Amino acid sequence: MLKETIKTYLISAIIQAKKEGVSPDFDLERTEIETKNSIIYGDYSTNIAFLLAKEAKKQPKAIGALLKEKIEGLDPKKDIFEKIEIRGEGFINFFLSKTALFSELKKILEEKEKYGNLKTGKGRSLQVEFISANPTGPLTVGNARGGVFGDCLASILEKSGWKTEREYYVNDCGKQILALGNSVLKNKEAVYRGDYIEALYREMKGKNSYKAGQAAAKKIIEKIIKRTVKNFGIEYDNWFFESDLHYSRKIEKAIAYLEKKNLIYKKDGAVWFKSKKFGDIRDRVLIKKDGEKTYLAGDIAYHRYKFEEKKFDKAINIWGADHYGDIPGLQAGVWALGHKGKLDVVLLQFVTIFEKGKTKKMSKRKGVFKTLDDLLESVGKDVARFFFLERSANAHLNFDLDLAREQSEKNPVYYIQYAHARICAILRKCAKFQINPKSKIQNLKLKLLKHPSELALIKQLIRLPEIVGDTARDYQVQRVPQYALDLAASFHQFYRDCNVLKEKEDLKTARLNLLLATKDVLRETLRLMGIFAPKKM
RNA sequence: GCCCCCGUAGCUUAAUGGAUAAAGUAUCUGCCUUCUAAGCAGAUGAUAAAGGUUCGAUUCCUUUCGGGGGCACCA
Repeated sequence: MLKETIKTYLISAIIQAKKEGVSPDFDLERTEIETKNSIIYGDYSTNIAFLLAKEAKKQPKAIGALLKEKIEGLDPKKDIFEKIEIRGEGFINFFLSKTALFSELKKILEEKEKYGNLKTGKGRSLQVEFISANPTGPLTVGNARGGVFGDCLASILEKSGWKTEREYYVNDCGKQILALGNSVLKNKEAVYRGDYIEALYREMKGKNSYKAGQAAAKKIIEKIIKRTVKNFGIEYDNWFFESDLHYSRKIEKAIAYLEKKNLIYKKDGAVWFKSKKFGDIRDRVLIKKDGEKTYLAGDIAYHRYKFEEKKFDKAINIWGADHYGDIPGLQAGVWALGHKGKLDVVLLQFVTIFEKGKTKKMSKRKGVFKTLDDLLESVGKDVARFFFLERSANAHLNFDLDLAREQSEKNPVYYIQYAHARICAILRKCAKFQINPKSKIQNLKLKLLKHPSELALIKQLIRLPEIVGDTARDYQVQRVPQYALDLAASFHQFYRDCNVLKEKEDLKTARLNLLLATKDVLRETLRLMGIFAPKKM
């Protein structure tokens, strides 16, 4: 709304400037409107006066004053802002009015867990593909990072109005499957080790290596990976097997399509894709000299399936940083198929395992890895999820399992869960004293909520839509746990300052409703992260 | 050699180019006869180094140092 107001004013200012012969080459997208929790700087603030200063050849302060006047003059805005202030060299700070806060609080009470649902997705369909670890062994602590990231991002996008599917791509073809086959047959070329290999050995005896590998992969997915994923709180809509691409001849069809578009050539006995035409640094092989298709050929066919058969409007792949080199080839393929811009790839930097002060390289081949099962067993789903979610995708992660175990009792996730449990405890007392916390929303006397801690709490609650919107746009999921911590802190402060049950009827009811709203927003935030909201702790 | 990510408090991490750099943890100090002290309040403590752009740089650019990843007819 603020942006619209400024834009309207800007347009007239630009027209005016042009008349005066000034070239107002200004980009509104650069405008910052940010939220502040500070009492001094207001609830929202904008830097636009600084950005306009040059074009307008005026001091930022003067521009700020002008804008302030314009915005205050706009009729519907009067109720929303209690005051607008110019501070510093020209920041414009907006203070929300109580009327605005209470009307938003009512909205939360009406919409409950649907509060914060957005329509930015416009019902379009989207797929998030994540983990997709090779089916050659149990999931590792490293895989866990992609797991929560993808799951949480999918939930956020769903809440912002996208029809969202979660998918796991099972690479049950290629060299690693042969290696797995050799391993479960325990022949000379065995590479993978571990107890699970021993268990599979008994079942796979007598098969040929590749068949044994594929059968073992299927077993590992069904018996090991699916169970771990479920314990981690992830529910996939689809498990897509790479071998299906081969059986259904999707790869040949995709290559034939590219050939028809004259994007294929032969060189050195191999079949190449002219990916350089689509922003790649070099062309890529699709069919090797020996007639086998490359991983990229399969991946292009897989994405063709995503966009043309499943008709997704968008696909997001959550990959490990080691797949950095694969992005240009695949993006070129997606572009060549006519789906430029529909694929986003998020790279997650590596998780390194620390033990006794030393970094350990994880390797399924050597049987050296910490499994996600170990982690779940020692710290539990909620702590593990929160631990990974707090970090941004770009940040490397040093993971010390012993430390995680030791710190699990001090994990900030409990701080958030505790806030929820505390609210539930008060609501339980209501039942005991036969108080009905629910009241007709129209009858609520929200005006009685005027303690700074009450207002601060409401201001946190109404951030949820913005958190969802921002995260759906930039995929920075660590914003969600950060918000949850802020929200819990505001609640705990409210709890310190404002007793609920001892107050007189009207204030008690108003505060109980503030609690109901807080409970719903907290629950919903926890749900987005896939973390349990306990009634008791 | 080229490309990508990172370097923030003792430790693990936040922070659209904005104002006093934010949390947890660790250390120290207060607060339970009152709805759950897994809480609240306070103290200590940080942008790897050097230049540049900008009214303003943790953020953008260059260089140096340090850590991780990638540069396949492997997946």
